[in-house]
Amino acid sequence: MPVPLLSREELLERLSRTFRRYGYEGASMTRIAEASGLGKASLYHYFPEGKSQMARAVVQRTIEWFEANVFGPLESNHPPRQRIIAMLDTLHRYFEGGQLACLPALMAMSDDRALFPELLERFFTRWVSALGQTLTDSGLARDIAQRRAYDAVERIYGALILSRAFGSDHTFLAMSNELPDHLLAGAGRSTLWTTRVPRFPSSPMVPSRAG
Amino acid sequence: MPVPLLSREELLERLSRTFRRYGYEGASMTRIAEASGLGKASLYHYFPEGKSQMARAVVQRTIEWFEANVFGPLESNHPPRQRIIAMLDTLHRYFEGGQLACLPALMAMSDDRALFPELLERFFTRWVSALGQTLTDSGLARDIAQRRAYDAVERIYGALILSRAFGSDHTFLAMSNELPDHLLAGAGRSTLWTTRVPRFPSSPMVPSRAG
DNA sequence: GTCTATAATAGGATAGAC
DNA sequence: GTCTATCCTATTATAGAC
Repeated sequence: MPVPLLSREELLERLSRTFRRYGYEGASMTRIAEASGLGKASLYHYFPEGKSQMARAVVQRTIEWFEANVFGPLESNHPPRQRIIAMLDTLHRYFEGGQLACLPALMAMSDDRALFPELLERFFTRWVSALGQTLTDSGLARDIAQRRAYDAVERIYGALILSRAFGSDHTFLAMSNELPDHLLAGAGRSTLWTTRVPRFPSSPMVPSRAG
Repeated sequence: MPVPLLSREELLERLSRTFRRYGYEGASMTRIAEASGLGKASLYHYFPEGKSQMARAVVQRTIEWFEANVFGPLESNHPPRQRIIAMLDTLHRYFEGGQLACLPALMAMSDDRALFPELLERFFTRWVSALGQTLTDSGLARDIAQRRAYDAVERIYGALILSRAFGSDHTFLAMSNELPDHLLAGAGRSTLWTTRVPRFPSSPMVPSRAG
């Protein structure tokens, strides 16, 4: 009786956690099988092309998850400061206080970035774009907003690295406390964001599930 | 005639580049042997404990290299702004415009951080401390200086990740252009740094060799 | 100090039963 | 859809000649 032990969602979630812990090379089929609870052969049923296909699916799912839980909310019609704080809160949970990285960033740091360069680029480009929207909504000039959006993503990943090196989320939290003021410094009391038509009718400010 | 083909320095340099490209797991003995020009067995002559010993040596050497070329100069008696610019310039060359990461940061992003946690912590702690010295020398209060030092290291690594994801050092350079002003904002025209006794008699502002 | 050869293990991937 | 068993390659590591 061929009945799936896991939903595709649950399988991807477990694959994601394994890749995020060990990186692409470090995530062996044995580890993946153990973490997923499936045999190696079963994994090839879902991903005939093997490990690279699994990693690609995880990265794609990461983009989708961020779209729903980070990028979308950044473009909502909530007050800009609230959107930024929600992003940082969501990320803190996504990173599980520094216990887990994110696969696109992990891959970007090694030659593994050559596996799906277009996905990595899309992920970070989209993030900067969405955050840039938040900041222009706050009344900042477009070029300043864009520069600060890069700034923010840089600090988020740098803080993740430091938090992991120090074995504590203290650095990440300190960055989170500082960032909203820094990003919104000099922002006019523009009411643009209150009148702008939201792109996503009702984007959730709180994610359904961190994975 | 047992004559070393490589100096230990040159061997470590090649090991370093290999680990920085592929990460700890991805740097296989075969790749390391090819990159070093030595046979696998010869590598075990230098590192009887194998790969983990090689990685440890590379991380230790990274700390020493940064001490001489980054941390030391940050504590020199040059003007603070000049020290910061020199650091960013040195890093741009060390990262080879984004082509190579640094092993401590790479390891910090995965569970590999558990291999030598004390070395990773020391590396980043030392960096924040040295840069904090630069900023207190500029006249900033100690707590502000420390917070901005974290800020700087965060942005440097975040910019490295973005640069690598985008396949261009543009993001790193944009960050480099912005950082000095940001770090020194509000710094008094204190002359502390001109009168302070230098800890390192004549720290080089330009590194001897990036590796 | 370096090499070739090789052992022992772990890696990714597949066949075929159920 | 999942499994056990297996294949083949690549991996880490070692032995022993020079």
